[in-house]
Amino acid sequence: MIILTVSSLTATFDFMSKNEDKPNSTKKTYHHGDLRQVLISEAAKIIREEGEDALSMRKLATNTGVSRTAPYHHFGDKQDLLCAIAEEGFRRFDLFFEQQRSIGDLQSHLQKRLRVYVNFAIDNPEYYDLMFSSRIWKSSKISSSLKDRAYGSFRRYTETVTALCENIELPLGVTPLRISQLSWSTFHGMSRLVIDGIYVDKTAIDAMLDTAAKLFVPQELN
Amino acid sequence: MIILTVSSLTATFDFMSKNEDKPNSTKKTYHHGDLRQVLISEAAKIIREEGEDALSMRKLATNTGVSRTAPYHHFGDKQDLLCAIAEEGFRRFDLFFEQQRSIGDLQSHLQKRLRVYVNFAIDNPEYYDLMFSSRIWKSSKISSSLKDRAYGSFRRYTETVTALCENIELPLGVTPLRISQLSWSTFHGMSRLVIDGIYVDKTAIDAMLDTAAKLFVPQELN
DNA sequence: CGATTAACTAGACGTCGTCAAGTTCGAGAA
DNA sequence: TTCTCGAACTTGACGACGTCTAGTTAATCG
Repeated sequence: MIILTVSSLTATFDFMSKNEDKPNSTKKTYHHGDLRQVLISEAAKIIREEGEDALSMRKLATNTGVSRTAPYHHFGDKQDLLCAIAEEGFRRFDLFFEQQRSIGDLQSHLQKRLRVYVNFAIDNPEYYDLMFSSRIWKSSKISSSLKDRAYGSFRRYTETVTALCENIELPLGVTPLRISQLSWSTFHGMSRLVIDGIYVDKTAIDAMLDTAAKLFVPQELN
Repeated sequence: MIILTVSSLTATFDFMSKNEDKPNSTKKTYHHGDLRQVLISEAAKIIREEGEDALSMRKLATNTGVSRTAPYHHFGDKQDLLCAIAEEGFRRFDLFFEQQRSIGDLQSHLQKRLRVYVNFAIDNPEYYDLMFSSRIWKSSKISSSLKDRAYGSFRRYTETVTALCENIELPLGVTPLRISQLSWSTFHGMSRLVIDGIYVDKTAIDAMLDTAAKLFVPQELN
């Protein structure tokens, strides 16, 4: 990360080109231009490379090349920043699944879904961790946009499972909603155990996922 | 927590009463007597009442009635303290399960185990959170005694599941070890979703647990 | 061109983890 | 008993942290 000093020169630097269509993107001046987005991705980068504890507002600002308190004009406080990162995580999460729509029966759907879910968590731990962080969800200051997005993700999953369950007979007392909640718990549990460093043998993950798909679906469908 | 001042009186205090059989409980002297244990339980209390972020070495020391740096004579650093709390958590966890040994087939065992596990997490979030905290497991400074204890807990669970699976036919490619890992993941996922504040409707927990027990066990055994 | 105002900076405060150097005191050796 | 030693504890200090307040800069719009 290069720290540019704010000089009084009028030299034209082109950095931070978020919009590809703009030919000459924003210049480094007193006003940054797109600081909010840069802060979010820089923060995610720090977490990925050095761990969540290593993320401080001061270091984030320094790495981004602005003053200590500049981030406070885009995020009310650190908690607010973390919410924004989590929301970005859900955005990527949704995108990830949309790209990988699977077709087929419940078992093959679950199997595929399991792999995709756990892979997302393993490949994006810096986002996944915050998306389901108690620091965020137990706080009263959680942003409503994050809540909406998170609930939306779960609702869409429930709808998919419900559709898949439509033509099969479920055991007594078992509903599509329960299957959704339960399977999500399993996804989440495996993901957390892996990214938190408790299950370290990643080669076993695939076998666990296959076992899950086999056990979750009533036998007569096999 | 009462803070007693150190006086120069020569009164004979009986402290160092780790054993319950001593009638007069501890008194405050220059040497505390059982500071390590007191610190662990006081730290757990702070986490339970105010959250993990609220636990600081300084506040812990003040609440316990000792100076800022006294805890550093019992724990190398804060991380070391957290490991000790987590270890105490596993101790309680093991005790909790020993008291509730269930008999019966795999399904009824799983059902019971699920309830007991999730209840432990819900009733002891301040311990559960640290027992499976990335702050601990991703650190290189994790104590070996904690590792031993945690691995022991999982190994015992695997042995129980293996014994229960002995007389039943598992689907192709499914082993008792995989069932152990998978069901533990499910326990863990549900527990985390609840104690992290993501699943807030605790009334649904029981229904989810029953669904889990039904789905995890091959149908022909019902 | 001048005024408004969003974006940014510098200074300060209290809290944190933790190191270094000093103090207290129980217990074993003489 | 007295001496001494070491474990338990204290005070002081340092740098990093989150974030508040008050000021500065410059993009924009009349």
